Amino acid sequence: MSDTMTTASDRQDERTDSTSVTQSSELECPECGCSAVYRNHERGERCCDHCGLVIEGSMLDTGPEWRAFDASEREEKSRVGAPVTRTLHDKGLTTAISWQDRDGNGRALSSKRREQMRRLRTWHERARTANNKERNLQFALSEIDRMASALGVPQSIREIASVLYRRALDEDLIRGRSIEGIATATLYAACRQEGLPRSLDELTEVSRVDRSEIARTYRYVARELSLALEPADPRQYIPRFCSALDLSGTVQSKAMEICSITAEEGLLSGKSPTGYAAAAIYSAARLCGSETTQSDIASVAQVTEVTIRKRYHEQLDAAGLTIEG
DNA sequence: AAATTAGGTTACGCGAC
DNA sequence: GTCGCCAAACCTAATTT
Repeated sequence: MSDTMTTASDRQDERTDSTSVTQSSELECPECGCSAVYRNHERGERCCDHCGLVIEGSMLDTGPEWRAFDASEREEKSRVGAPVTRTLHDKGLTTAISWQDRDGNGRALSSKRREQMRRLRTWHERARTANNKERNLQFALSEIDRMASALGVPQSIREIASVLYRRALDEDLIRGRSIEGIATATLYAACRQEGLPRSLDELTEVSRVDRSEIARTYRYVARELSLALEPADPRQYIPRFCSALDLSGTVQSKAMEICSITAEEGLLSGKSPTGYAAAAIYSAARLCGSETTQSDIASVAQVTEVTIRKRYHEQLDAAGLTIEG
């Protein structure tokens, strides 16, 4: 807000994605044991920056959204039943209207009745196809949820993926393509958009469609929905990879630094972000004296050792660094 | 463990048909 | 729309340091 408050922002470049995220150092993620736990006040969640596990998903008030000031108001506003969800559909309770112009006793209907029934059938058919669309959506949303769980993606990103899928459905992008493919592509897009990217390889592991189809469908969806199509920033992978490798925060920020410096030199262009991040982590670990092998990093980042070697030589060269010993 | 090398695979964009 | 082609990045695998 005021100019006097901006002096501490010099080292803020490592987390620039959200203004409402604060680190809570006393917490450890029960899933992966790392300390990269962030509290997100806007979403009412506390989640692990590394694996995306939501540790506290309902810091929100779970009480009623209304207030009652006396007994009669309470009586009036109180209600029961399941909460309304975005996944509400017809629950499989469909109605069928016979095509025969007969009443319940098999007698012919009057002309006025026949006309009425014809109109009813028309509208019923329209409603039913709308339900088909809903069923399609239902299946897609459950798939998104399944894949997101397997990848440890937080709820907030699943919601974004659902919204993207609905938009794709509305704009008729699904026709001629598999529901699975679009669902995977929207999840991939949502992760990238929110700065917690999963690589195509990671998506491929949990999806039922192959890597190239995911990539193709993603490009298609991103183009049609005019999503920002920037390549993932390698720095976004670093916290997750570092945690998986049990590396210290020092190594992590060093890796971030290497990424930033060398990317400015134009070294990143055309290279895989995961490989780039992996190489920066390797260099950082060596510089900080941490024991890590290329093959360990390679398996976490899902790139080969060869790629790491090529990248880290380039990066050290450009940054003017040398590893002693 | 790290480096080197060779050969194969892949996705992409482009023009021709 | 698809066929053929290209160039770059990345992969696998074998071998050496």
